[in-house]
Amino acid sequence: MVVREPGAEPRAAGMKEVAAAAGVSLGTVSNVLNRPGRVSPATRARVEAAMTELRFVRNESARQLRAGRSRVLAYVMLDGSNPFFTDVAAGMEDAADAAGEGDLSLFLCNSAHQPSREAAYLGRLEQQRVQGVLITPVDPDAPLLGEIARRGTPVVVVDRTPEGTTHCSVAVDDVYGGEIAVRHLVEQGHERIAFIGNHTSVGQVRDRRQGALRALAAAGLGPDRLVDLTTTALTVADGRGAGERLAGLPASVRPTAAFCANDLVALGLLQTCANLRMSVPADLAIVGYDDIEFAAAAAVPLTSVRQPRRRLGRTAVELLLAEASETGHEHRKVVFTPELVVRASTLR
Amino acid sequence: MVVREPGAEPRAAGMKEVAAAAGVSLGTVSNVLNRPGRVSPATRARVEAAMTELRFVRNESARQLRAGRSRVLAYVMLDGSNPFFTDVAAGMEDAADAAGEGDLSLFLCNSAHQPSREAAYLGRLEQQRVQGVLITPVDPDAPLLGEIARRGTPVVVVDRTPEGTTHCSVAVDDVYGGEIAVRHLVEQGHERIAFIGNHTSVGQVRDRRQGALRALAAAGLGPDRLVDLTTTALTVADGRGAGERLAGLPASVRPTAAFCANDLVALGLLQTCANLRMSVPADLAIVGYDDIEFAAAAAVPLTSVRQPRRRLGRTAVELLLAEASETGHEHRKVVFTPELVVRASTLR
DNA sequence: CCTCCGGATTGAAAGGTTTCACAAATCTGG
DNA sequence: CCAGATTTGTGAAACCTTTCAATCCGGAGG
Repeated sequence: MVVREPGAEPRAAGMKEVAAAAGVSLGTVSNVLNRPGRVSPATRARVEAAMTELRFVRNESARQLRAGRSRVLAYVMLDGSNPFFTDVAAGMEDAADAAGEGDLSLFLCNSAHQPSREAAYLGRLEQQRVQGVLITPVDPDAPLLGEIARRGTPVVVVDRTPEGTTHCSVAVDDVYGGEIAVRHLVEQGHERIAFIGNHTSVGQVRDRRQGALRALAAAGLGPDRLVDLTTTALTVADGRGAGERLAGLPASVRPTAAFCANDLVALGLLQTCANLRMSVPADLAIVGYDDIEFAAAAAVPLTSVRQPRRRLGRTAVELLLAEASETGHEHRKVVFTPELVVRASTLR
Repeated sequence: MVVREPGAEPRAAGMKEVAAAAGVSLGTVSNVLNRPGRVSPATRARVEAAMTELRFVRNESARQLRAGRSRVLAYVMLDGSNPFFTDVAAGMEDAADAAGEGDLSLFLCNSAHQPSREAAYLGRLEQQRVQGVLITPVDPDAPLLGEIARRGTPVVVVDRTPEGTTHCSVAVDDVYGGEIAVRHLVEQGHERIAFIGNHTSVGQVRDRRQGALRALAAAGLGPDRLVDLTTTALTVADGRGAGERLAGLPASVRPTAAFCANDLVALGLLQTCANLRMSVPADLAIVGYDDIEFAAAAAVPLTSVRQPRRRLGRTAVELLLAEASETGHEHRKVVFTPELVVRASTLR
């Protein structure tokens, strides 16, 4: 029976208190926790009783301190409100659950595109001596990542392919993705195609655009057939804006199809079309990128380039754990191939 | 100059090594870190030089062990892929950044509706001695939460209002939300209204439905005017399914408006309407709930009940930090009032 | 009866930081 | 030049767990 003094704070019980209560030594309590087989059933029962009695909660800090590393993985995501990244994170959770045998946690950190926040999170994670860091960085070639890796915390870059060779990475072939998107549009008979995105900044988007050009070339169409509508970011609002600009073009030069750098932009574009009574796909065919859930759920379901999101996450965790356990680790760069999901927005 | 032996692992340097390199005692290094004012500029510079030289990284486990508590907050979210929760999380980040003076981290954990995962995360967080736990629980009245709070880890329940009084909570008045949604529909002349959601399970949804009934009553309309279309969950697919069932009803009993328990369901419904060439709002007016970004971005922008999502998150963190610092803490239950955002989906 | 063996248990060290009482050095003003 | 105050710096204890060599015990074999 627990007797609690009226005024006394019920101070958190440690293994020492448990040992005292059970009438055993500290080492035995530790054995019950870590090597139950080494302890006779009788004493084990006694110790376990004492633990529940005293509401014992293991102190992870002390464990870690002794062990040197924590049993935590972290994913520093670029944008927590973009469904693409939350799906990647879901894949990571699956892999962590599967691999960790129940003692591996995945924590999510949202940098929200802010380099300062990203740096702050990375610093704290390093201080926590996490098992490893998964990250979709604001800038994949920032030196910070390399430094962390060099200091001994494994880093896996997700959905970007960095230049250096200080860490593993998992990404998707964006040039190919752009290519299949535009090839599809060309096959549907389109010969003037808008490209909507901020391709001047993000490497990603540049690749997709390059793939688009390649598809045009393969069909014997020149690069002038790609009409650039440049946005500042890749949000729904950017898509709306681009749609208005597109609608404002004279019919003689107006594209009959649009390839959007991601689905958010495509959804914005779709909305503008609905407002302006432009029919999709009759007046304008639209292809998005990422195939987020809302792409299929749109009023006119969107054709989109699907990336293996959960697979991306799973693989990233596997690479990370491999790096953390292997002794002579060889950094790998895994590249997945996206696939086109054709829906109503391009099918006449 | 760093001399690195060819084969030697550059073992992580601790404060001890830094102290040795700078020719000072351990205590001084600690002072440089924690009370720079107590150290003369000259020695401080020497110590700092040694730190960068040796690539010193503070060991958070050891700090925590000494301090008793970590400087980490965690939000255990119910569904990482629902934009509503990611927005709540964004509000939490803002508050944590503002309050923490740079040394407070917010980690996100996604229980994905799985009680087992939720329990696992809670256990680990408690072991980590986090500053506090923010949680949108699968079951707000599960005993686990109370136990954790009783053992000394502050808990704030977000977007649910639990029965007990062992912790603070932040929520939104769902009855009122349902009421304004349906009042609006009634004002638009609708007299038979569908309610789409899984109201048998989630308290939340039950409240919204009750608000709907209240609005009907206030307009002199009986509860039979609310047509229940029950779903299993609150996903886009559920909305699509409900839409088909609704369209299948004979015109004599078919509602002219639908109040959806969340925006995902509303988007699914909207999509079915588009497929079946039902005009929104002429054939069917739709009100959603949550006002996620995609609600405004839909082909027919959705009227929706907006919850102060970021505010919810900010307040939750503030309550948590208050509880963690105050001595005699009084648990509070904060309830926000939602507001109706009227858009095209209900305006004829 | 003694020795040896294996299983069960113990005790102490280690891990890196913070804190705090204390010592040393420097300064203030008389 | 001294008493006292102030500024710097020190050393050891404490935080809680894990690990590992050492000890203890009962029993088997001789």
